[in-house]
Order: sequence, then C-alpha cells, then structure tokens
Amino acid sequence: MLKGHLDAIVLAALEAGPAHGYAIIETIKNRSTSTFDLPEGTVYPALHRLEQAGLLSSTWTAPSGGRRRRVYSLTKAGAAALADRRKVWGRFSRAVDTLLGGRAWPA
Amino acid sequence: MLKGHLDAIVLAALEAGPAHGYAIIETIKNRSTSTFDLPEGTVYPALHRLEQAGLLSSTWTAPSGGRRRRVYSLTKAGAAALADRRKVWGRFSRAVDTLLGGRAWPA
DNA sequence: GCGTTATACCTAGTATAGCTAGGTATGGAA
DNA sequence: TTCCATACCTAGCTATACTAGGTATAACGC
Repeated sequence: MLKGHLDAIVLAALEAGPAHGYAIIETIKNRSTSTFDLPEGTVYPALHRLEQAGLLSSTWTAPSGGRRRRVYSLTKAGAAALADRRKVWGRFSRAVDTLLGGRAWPA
Repeated sequence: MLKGHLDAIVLAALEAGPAHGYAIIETIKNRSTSTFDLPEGTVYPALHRLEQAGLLSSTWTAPSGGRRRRVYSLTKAGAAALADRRKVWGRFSRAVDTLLGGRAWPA
C-alpha cells in the first residue's frame, strides 16, 4: 500500500533529529494516528537500505549501562532525497486526487 | 510507485461509463497530465484481475466492420469497491501529508 | 499501392518492496 | 520470577507493477 513512499516517511521522521528504529516506528504510528502501524520487518530493512544508500548514518549507543540502540541521522544526501521525495509525493497525490475525483470523500 | 492504488485509478476511470483498455490508458494519461503514462503490461493484467474479482464485466465489440475491442464496465461490486478504495486513499494520503509535513511543497 | 504510425489486444517472465514469521536479548512491572 | 514492553535482526514469501516481447487492423503520408 505504501510502496514507494516508505522511504520518504522514514526520512521525514528523522528530519526533526536523530532517532533509533523502534522510536521511529512509534513516531510514525502516533503521527499518523495509527494509520501506519509498521511492522519491524518493514522498517529495519528500510533503515539498512537507506543507510547503504548514504541517506542515513548510524551509531550504536554505548551498551554499558543500558539497552543497545542504533541511532540514525539524516545525512546531507538524505535531506536532499527527502526534499525530492516530497515533490514526488505531491505530484503523485495530486494526480491520484484528480483521477479519483478530488477529496470529496472523507474518511 | 502506485502500488496498491492502481485498482482504484482504473475503477475510477470507468465510473463515467464503459470503456476499452486502450482508452482507459489514454484517459488516465490525459487526466493526470501525463503523470501516469501506464504501460499496457500494467493495465491489461489489472483489468483481467479486476474482472476475475467481479469488479468489472466485459464484452467484445462485434469484430465485423471494425477493430475488435474489449469494453469494460463497472459492476455493482466494482462501484462499492471504488467507494471503499476512495476512503482508503483519503485516509492514506492524509496520513502521508501529515508525516511529510503537509502540502507545503508544491511541484 | 506501400510503408509507417497509431490503435488495440495479449502474456511470460522479472524485479522489488514490503510483510510474515521467526529469532535474540534486556529492563521494568506485576 | 514471570510476563510484557522495548529493541534489534533476517530468511523467505508474496503481491504487484513493469519489461519485453508478440499479433493484428486502421489510417495516414507519400
């Protein structure tokens, strides 16, 4: 359902500042009022993919004295990619709105 | 990119009245100002899938005196499915808008 | 008349992205 | 001390759109 738009969502979730995977999932769930309750098997691979692509960087928090966490941050390339994705989403969603007949059908 | 939303788009294209595959492709292209220039290999299988699912019905135009065409119409189930898909799209797109920070990024 | 383009349909195979379902481990609450 | 929430991971599945090929007729330019 969100194929092709997940990357944008994840990148956007990191725009406000670094966060770890589990927190990203919570953020997305809360900010979308549970419309997107993404399984970990969706988000973790996406984070790895985005890091591989150079759009994110990550560091492990010191495991001494706490639960280990991998904290991700947007890179410059990531911020640029996000800006681009937003444009793509805007164009895409406007086109679908037009084809479906506008936003005349509320939830 | 439009994964999961193609069915809604195709169903919507048939809401105004019956049409054949090639015309549907043109309609979608024109009404989206070429944002969606769908290849035939995308649309024809989708039409078959939707017919199989009972959301569309089709008839062949008489091949005597003209080019053969398969004309599709929305069934009742198809119209209901479209209404449902519109709700799903509305909810989905509003959630993405929120996550990406609204529609502040025009094309 | 003849070649090219647009119309009109089809499908086998491919790529990919997200999801399922499983696993590991720690910290806090009951 | 048992259970749940937190926190991470990955192999394999599946669904879906796309690529790339094929067939055939109508219309247009030359």
